Parts: sequence; structure tokens; C-alpha cells
Amino acid sequence: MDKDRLLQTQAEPLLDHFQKMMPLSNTEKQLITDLFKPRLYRKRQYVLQEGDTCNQCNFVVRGCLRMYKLDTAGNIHIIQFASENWWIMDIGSFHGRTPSELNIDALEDTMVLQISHENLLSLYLQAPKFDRIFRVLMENSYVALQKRLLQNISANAEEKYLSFIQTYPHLTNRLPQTQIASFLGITPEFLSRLRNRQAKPKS
Amino acid sequence: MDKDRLLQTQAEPLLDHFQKMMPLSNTEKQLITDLFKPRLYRKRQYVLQEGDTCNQCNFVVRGCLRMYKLDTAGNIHIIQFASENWWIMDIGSFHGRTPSELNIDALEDTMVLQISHENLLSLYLQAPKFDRIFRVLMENSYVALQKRLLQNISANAEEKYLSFIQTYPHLTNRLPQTQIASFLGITPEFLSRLRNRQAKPKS
DNA sequence: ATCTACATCAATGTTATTTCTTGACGCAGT
DNA sequence: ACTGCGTCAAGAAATAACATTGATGTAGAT
Repeated sequence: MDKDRLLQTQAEPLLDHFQKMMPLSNTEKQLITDLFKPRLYRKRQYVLQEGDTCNQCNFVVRGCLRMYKLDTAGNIHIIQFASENWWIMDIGSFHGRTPSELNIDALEDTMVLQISHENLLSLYLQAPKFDRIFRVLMENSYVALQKRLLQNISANAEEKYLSFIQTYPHLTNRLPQTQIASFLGITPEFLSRLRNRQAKPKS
Repeated sequence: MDKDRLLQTQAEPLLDHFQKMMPLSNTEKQLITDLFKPRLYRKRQYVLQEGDTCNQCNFVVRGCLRMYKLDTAGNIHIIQFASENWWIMDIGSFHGRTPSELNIDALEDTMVLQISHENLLSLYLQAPKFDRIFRVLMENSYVALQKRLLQNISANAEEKYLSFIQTYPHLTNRLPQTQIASFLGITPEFLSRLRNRQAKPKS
């Protein structure tokens, strides 16, 4: 009884998240509570490592994760951040059941709710409503990704940065600039200079 | 050819370790080189997390790991440190194939050679000599553990600390005192006072 | 009742690590 | 030659981790 309440409480942010999209029955809530497991990752800890198959779909409750690709020279290129109420996983690896080329790790101590591939399939079977919910989530992600791509191929560093602080105001002062630079695809030094330029509107 | 040499080099400390106990044939060396994989853990990174089943048997090449238990109040109790040439794993979880109640994480950037449960079984089949080697290792560990238990139930804080610096002189100045205190089961503050007392032999 | 062996909490000092900024310089494209 | 970026190295600044100390408390031994 108490234990159920505790789990329910842990899953709360996720239930809220879903219910902003669509009302849930008690059975559905219970399913979510049962199938998503809370897990804590500490700063720098890997959630997914290149070469492993992504087997968990992660919803961030608090903290912040990043997903990145290591190039052959060892440089990291950040694909996505995920802070509160974001989803993160390697979708290709997760659904294709193939080894991932990406890494996910924690920029802060982070608590996620995660569901395994197996349990997600089981969720779809037991509650087809989630087919729809996850379809909508996918659409949103797709749009965000397309926007990011567009930015990336068309904008210069300053524009990218301005767009970043508009899109992710809550991350701008929360993350080290190194990370933001890596997300934007510029050097931290150059980002530092960009910001200075802004501070002093050209004299 | 080059690649083989490189792997051989990486496995070197482990081969040495075994050969101090018993000579190895080339076939056996090759087996070890093949079945033990090098892996780097960064400071604070988990090697094993409570709830997961321990699937790797780890030999520390350089760096330092710790194994600990979290109590219900969230205090950590360090069971074991493992620096160069030590083994670390949750033996119960590893052999029983059950979820672990323990955590293992890195106190320093640490390089290990690890063999999976599956590959260890395969090693025993292919080279029964390792049955004996690991039996001896187990015996040594058992003795060390028993000694630690004895210390723990019979000695006071000062005695425990003195015994620690005698048994692990190389760790005494290498690890933060917080960690040593947690290993000894006393508070860092009290350890600090103990050390001060020693410095000034009572006036 | 008091002494010893420890604990807890809070404040402060010390050291190490991480992050940011700046300067000097290079290079490719307008 | 100028603009938009990059690289490398050095230092400054911010933050986090660790150690020490004082005040105060408690349980058990004497």
C-alpha cells in the first residue's frame, strides 16, 4: 500500500506529462507506474555507451543528460540535451535492436524513469492508447530535429547561438558553455567571444 | 600481428599476476588475452549498480575502485577497495546470477580487465588450470575478508586505523580520508582527530 | 557521577578540478 | 585585406571536494 503510493509518487511527473496530452484511466496509470522504473544516474555516468544496444527509453524527471557522437578524432558532437520532462534514447538502436554509435551520459546527477524495449511493446499491447501518445511524441521530436538541422546548415555561429538561447532559455545558464559550444558545433573559445561581442553592442 | 601485440601488452599485468601463481602455456595466455577485455572507467563512474546483476569479474590494472552498500538512511559503507592488481566484483550476484545490493564505482580514473560470467565459464572449460588459480584467489580473498571482519568486531577506531595503514600503506595517502573513514566505519571528523592525536604523541 | 569513545552539526580553511576568458596566430573564402 | 572561424597555451575565476576544528551530545564502563 505504502509502497504503491511511493511508486505512484515517483511516476507522477510522467503521468502528468501524458495527461497533458490525453486523459488516462486508472488501469493505464497503473501500467505506467509498473512498467517505468526510476533510476538515478550520477554526473558523468553513462546511460548508453557506443557499441551497446539501446534497451531503455528514458524520461528525465530531474537533472540533465546529453546524447553525443564521438568522431574518429575523438571530438564529441552533441546531438541532444534532455532535461526535465524530455525523452532521450537512441531511437534507431532501440527499435532496430542494433548496437548504437551514440553515447548518452549525465551532465548532472539525473533521475529518469525508464522502460525497457520489451516492456514498451507490452505496454502497446495492453494499452493501445500509448501507440497514439508515442506517435505524437515522435512527431514533436521530429519537428524539433528538423528545425535543428535547418539551423545547422543555414545559420552562422551567432545565429545558432541566439536561436539556442531562445529555444532553451532554461539551459543557457545551467549548462557549461563547453557543452553548448559542442551542441552548436563551434569551439568554446569562439562562443566566449561571441558572447562578449553581444555584451558590448558594437561601439 | 600489431593488434595482437597491443592486446597482449594490455593484458600483461594480468598475465604476470597469474604467472606469479603458476606458469602458463602460450595457449592459456592467448585465452586470457582473448577473454579479458580492457575497459576504462572514469572517476565516479559506476562499474556495478545496485539492482543490476554483476556480470563482470574485474581485475584492476590501474586506478582504484570501491565496493559499498547503501543503508536505508543513505549512508555508504565501504566493503572493499581495489587498486592495482586487485580483483573486485559482487561474488554472490555474479555466481548466483541475482541482482546485487552493492555498488561498485571508481574513485579514480581506472582501467580494468574484465571477463564476463559466460566467458569465465568458458575459460574454466577450456583451461581447467584456472579452476585452481581462481580457487587460490578465492582463498586469499576469504582470508582477507575474515581478517577484516575480526578487526571490525574487536578493534576500536584507532586500532582499526592503525591496522589499515599497515595493511594498505599505498592507499593511506592516496585516498581521501572520507573514504578511509567510511571503510573503517567511523566519521571523517573522528578520523581527523585520531590522526591529530597521533601526530602529537600525548603530551 | 564522571570518564571514554565515539557521534552530529556547523563553520571555516585548503586544495583540486572545472570552466571561462584572453592573446597570439593560422587559414580559407569573399 | 577583411571576416568568420579554428588552434594552442596561459591565466583568472568559479565551483566542488576534502580536511580541520569547536561545540555539544550520548551510551556504556568504572
